[in-house]
Formats: sequence, C-alpha cells, structure tokens
Amino acid sequence: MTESSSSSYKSIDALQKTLAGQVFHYAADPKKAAGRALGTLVEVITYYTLRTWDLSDHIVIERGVPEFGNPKIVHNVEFSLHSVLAKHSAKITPLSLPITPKKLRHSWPCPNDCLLKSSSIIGKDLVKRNATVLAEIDSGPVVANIEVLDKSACTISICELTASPFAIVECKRVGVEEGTRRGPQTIEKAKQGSYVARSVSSLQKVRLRSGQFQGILEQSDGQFRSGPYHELQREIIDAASRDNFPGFMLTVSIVSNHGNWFTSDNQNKELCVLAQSYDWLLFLTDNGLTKFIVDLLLQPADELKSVSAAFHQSYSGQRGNNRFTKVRIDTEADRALRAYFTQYKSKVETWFNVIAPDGGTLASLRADLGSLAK
DNA sequence: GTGTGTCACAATCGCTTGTT
DNA sequence: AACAAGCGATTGTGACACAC
Repeated sequence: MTESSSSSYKSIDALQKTLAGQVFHYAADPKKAAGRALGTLVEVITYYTLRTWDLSDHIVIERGVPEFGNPKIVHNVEFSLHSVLAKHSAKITPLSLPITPKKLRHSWPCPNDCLLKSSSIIGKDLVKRNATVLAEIDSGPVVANIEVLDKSACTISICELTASPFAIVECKRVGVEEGTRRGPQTIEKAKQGSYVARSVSSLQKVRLRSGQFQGILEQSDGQFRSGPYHELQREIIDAASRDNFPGFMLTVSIVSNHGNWFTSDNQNKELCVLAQSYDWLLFLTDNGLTKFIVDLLLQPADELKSVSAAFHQSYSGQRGNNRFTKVRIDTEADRALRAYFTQYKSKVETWFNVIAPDGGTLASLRADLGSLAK
C-alpha cells in the first residue's frame, strides 16, 4: 500500500481512460465500457466493506423491495440487509461441483412444496455466487454463502431471512464526458434514487414550514407517532426490539465522483436531492477508488494477483464470462479481496466521506446497522 | 450572433435472469 | 450451454434560456 503508486493518476477520469486503453480496447466504445466497469467496482467495494462489518449473513443482492404499504410497486436495490430468523450450516464432502440449491435441500427445513431457485452457489469454473437465494418461502428469502472451501470440502451457511429488510444500500456512479469539464446531468438519476429512498420505509418524512423534517409513523392501533425525524429514527434504532416498528428501513447510498456533485463549498442540486432523501449518503472519493484500482487491478502485490487476473479475464471481449462482480466472483479473488478488506479495514474506511447526516461517521453507521441486525 | 450552461431523452453496451 | 429479454449505467444529442 504505497501512496506514490496511485498518485500518478490525476483524476478518476484519467484512470478511466487508462482502463479504456489497457483493458477495454476491444469494445466499440472503450470509455463507456470502462465506465460501466467502474460502476461494478463501486458495488464490489461496497459489498466487501459490508462483509468486514460482519453483515454477510444479512445481505441479499438485487432484490425487489416493495414500497411501504404499496406492495404492487417494487424497486430492485443493490443490497438489502435483513434480520436472520434461523441459521443453518451445511458441509459438502466430498466436494463435487457445481453446488446447487437442490444439493442443500436437506440442510435446512425446506417445505415439501418449496420452489427451489436454479442458480448454483458455485460452478465448475470455480466462480462463486455471493448471497445465493435458495428459495423464497413465506417468511422471506433463504440465502446461502460459502464459508470455507478447500479441495475436499465446502462449508456453507444458510440463513432464513425476514422478507422486509432493515436497511437498503444503493451504489451510483456517473462519468465525465469526453471533451467536457463537468459531468452530464444526473438530476433524473438522483430523483429516481430519491423516490425509492423515500417510499420504502414505514417511518415517513414530512417537511415542515421551518425546513426541518418531521418523522411520521403509523402505529398498530392506527394512531400516529410523530417527532423530529432524527429523534424518532434514533429511538427505533436503539429500541430493544423492532417488533413495534415493522417496515422500518434505514436507507444508504454510495456515490462516486463525477465532477458535478459539488464545488468547493456548494453542493449542487443533484447532491442536495440525494442527501435529503437517503438517511445516509456516502461519497467514495477519487483517491479511494483509484487506490483500489491501482493496488488490486493494475499493480497488484503477489497475494492480490488473483484479483487482477479475475478482473482482466472478465473483460477480454467475450461476453458472459464475468467473474468479477458483486454477485459472481472468482473463488481465489474472493479470498484475496476478503483478506485485503480485513487487513486494511481502517484504511478502506478513509475512502469514504459522509455527506449526510450532518456529523455522521462511518463508525456510527456501522454501529447502527449492527443494532438493527440483532 | 456567439458562447455557455441546463435539461430531458435517446442510443449503446454489458450484466442478470429465465427458458430451452 | 446457448440464447433472448429486461434492465441499469454511461455516453451522446437536440432544444432552449440567457448573458455578453
């Protein structure tokens, strides 16, 4: 982890161009392909950060979350975090690949009429699937994660999760157009994210004449609880049990730089919209994203070569072979990434700036997610 | 007129998922 | 394993407002 290695790139845009030339030369539009991949990297960084926060049992990826009180409309979110209703462990030995939901059928109380999903947990190509949904049962999704894998055996954790998550996490990235100094207009994207953030939780936000937010919560008897939004939210997070607050959700968004979010002292409209809609808005800095790309993909140390290899194999010009996404990841690359994120945990946390709430820190976000997970 | 910035929408690409 | 559909992210374009 040397500082000099990443400082040779002046901006994330310069790095995107480097990737376009070195990796995505096969694409009709190399810069666009590089930008698309950077979006994937933001998701990967977010996923492994959540794992180092001991949340891996709770994660579901790209699941539809219904609007509060309006289940007809669902929104796919990058990551949703759910409480664990029951946890089981399965051991596959001797190891025979692929491992499918069918092979784990007897490792958890699977109902007889249960419809098992078809995606395998790990394939013959040694690409593993993070947070594989085995089935959707009445109580919610059942999710499998590989805990230990060696040549002879594989240990898998299986978690029955609540249908309703306690938090959602979204990732967004926007690039800078060629020949322009500022990024493209992202207000529509910001509005889309904002709409989702404000429609999924039972704790609703109402703007007061003063400009402050009031929190409103309908109780089981039909009466309303109301109070300053952050006070009510704090009370729910700190409560011994969430049973009294069904449908409550913490909303988190992680955005990466694009040159249009703010000037030195002035947030632009896009960022204001996001900051007031999500409970937490984190900014992945240029330095952070650059560090990840240089240290793990472009100039990897020996123990991280598998990460770089998986990345390059994924973008060879032939479709359908990606082994470097938040869902499908090369087994060795996954091992190396987890080790890296654990070893440099505090370093990685400096990659993020907290935009909202005022005075929030990554440590307090982690603590809140930890309380909600219980 | 020229230049600059704003905004919404279209085009393109790649990933995921479901089906055969 | 191969294929198609759906979707999200990035990039590109045209219309418009406004200042000089």
